[in-house]
Amino acid sequence: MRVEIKDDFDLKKIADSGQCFRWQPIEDNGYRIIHRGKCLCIYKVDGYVYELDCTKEEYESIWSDYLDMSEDYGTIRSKIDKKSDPFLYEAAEHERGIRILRQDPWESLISFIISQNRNIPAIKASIEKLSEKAGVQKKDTRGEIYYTFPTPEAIVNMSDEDVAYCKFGYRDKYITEFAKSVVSGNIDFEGLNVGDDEEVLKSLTNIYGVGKKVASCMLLFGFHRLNAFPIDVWIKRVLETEYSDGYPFEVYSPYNGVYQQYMFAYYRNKQ
DNA sequence: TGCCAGGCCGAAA
DNA sequence: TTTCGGCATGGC
Repeated sequence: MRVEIKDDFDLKKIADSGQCFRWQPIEDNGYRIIHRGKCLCIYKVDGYVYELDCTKEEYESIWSDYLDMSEDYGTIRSKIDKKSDPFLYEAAEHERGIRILRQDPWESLISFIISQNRNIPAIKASIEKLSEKAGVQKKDTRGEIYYTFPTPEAIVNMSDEDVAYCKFGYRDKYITEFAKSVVSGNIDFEGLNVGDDEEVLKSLTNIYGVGKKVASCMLLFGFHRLNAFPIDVWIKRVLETEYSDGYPFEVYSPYNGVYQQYMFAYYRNKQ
C-alpha cells in the first residue's frame, strides 16, 4: 500500500537516532523494521509518498501507531524559539524528521539494558544475536529471513552458550535475572508503567542493572513519556558546552524528551 | 593500538 | 550523599 506522510518523517534519521535497534537499510531507499513479531518493509517513493508491504488494515492497526502518526512533530518543533535558544533550534532543524516511536516496552527495556556503555553498532549486533538465538524465525514479503524479538520465557530458557554468543559482556546477569523475575511474577512488568514520571523512574531503577539513564530511556522510548530526558555521555557534553548556565526544562515541558532526541542526534552527528 | 561507548554496581569516603 | 574503581566487548 501507499501512504502520504506530511508531518516530520525521515526514515534514515529515525533509524540512526539511537532509540530503535532493529531498523535495517534495504534496497530502494527502504528500511526493514521488526516490531511485535511482525516485519515491515517501507520505501520512500517520492516527496511525501511511501510504499509499505502491508495492507491498509495492518497499517492502521499496527504501523501507524508504531510510527506515532497521531502526534504532530511540526507543532512540537514550532515551540522552540530561535532567538532564545539558537542551539536547540539548529538541532531541531537539522534533525527534523525524527519521531519518537511507540515501541514494545519489553523489547525497549531489554535493549536499553544491553545498551549501557556501548556504542550503537555494538548494541544492534547483540540484539540481532539475541533474536537469532531466542526469537522466532520468520520470512518477510521478499522471502528474507528475520527473527522476532524473544519473549521473557524464551530468554529464561536460553543456554549459557547462547547467552555468551550474544556478547552482552558483564550485562549477562542483568538480562537473565530481569527475564526470570518477569516470568516468575516477581516483577509485574505492566505495573512498572503506573504513576507519574518520577514514580515510574523509581520502579525502573529498582531493577538490578537499571540506573537513571536506562530508566529515562525506558520512560521516553518504551512508555512514550515525552517529557523524560535521558542524560548519556553525549547529552552531558551538550549540557556542559551549550547550557553551562542551566537547561530550561520547565520551558520545554512536556516535550523535553523530543528536544533531547534532536540534540542527541545533532551533537553525535557533528563529531 | 588505545580510547570510547545512549552506565551500573558496590565500596569507600 | 557523592565519588570512584571495575567491568566485557566491539567500534573506530
